[in-house]
Amino acid sequence: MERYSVKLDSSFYERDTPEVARALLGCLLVSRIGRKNSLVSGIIVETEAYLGETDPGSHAFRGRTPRTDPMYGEPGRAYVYLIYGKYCLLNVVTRPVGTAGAVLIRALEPVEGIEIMKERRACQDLRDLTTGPGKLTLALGITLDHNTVDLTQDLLWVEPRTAGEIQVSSRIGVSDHQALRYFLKENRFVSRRH
DNA sequence: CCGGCGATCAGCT
DNA sequence: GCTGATCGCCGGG
Repeated sequence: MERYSVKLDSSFYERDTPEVARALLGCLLVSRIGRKNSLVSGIIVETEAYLGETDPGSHAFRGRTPRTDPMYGEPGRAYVYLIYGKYCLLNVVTRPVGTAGAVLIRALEPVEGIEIMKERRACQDLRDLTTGPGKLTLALGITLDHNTVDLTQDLLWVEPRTAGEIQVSSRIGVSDHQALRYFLKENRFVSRRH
């Protein structure tokens, strides 16, 4: 698995959450979960920023609990949680230790390991493999076991890339009007148009 | 293409 | 006991 790769480091993730959410667009999310010799990866095309305790849309709004503890931890780690009893959602932790913040990864454009993704998703349609936060975790093999995994190490990581034009909207399933959702303009793997 | 609905369970009240 | 940062299936236009 000695592929040449530069990984985003903890200083990238330590910044303010909306800044990290924007900067992650265009970057490559790579997983070697469950595979020793093959990688599964995709370009991040859609993210959402979840701020700290002042953000009603954030789990941290109700303070620090066993579940939200990772959001207060080291930047550059994963915060993975279960939603609707079924789907694992992947966030990357932002901001310095002791301050809550996380970016939800909402959609990817598949790049490597497409056959593995099709197997894991039990789905042949490329367009449907990773176009949602619960879909992409399945495609990459991410489960609750990967909560707090260090994204600067070699199980699950992000490689820097530059992005095209970015569009902004309110967050999916959050009923405030804060513009904290970011996605690549005219990318067909974004989960929703608006 | 789009809207409605049920599944399923950890975390919090 | 209630709820959700979702998804897939089903039916109608």
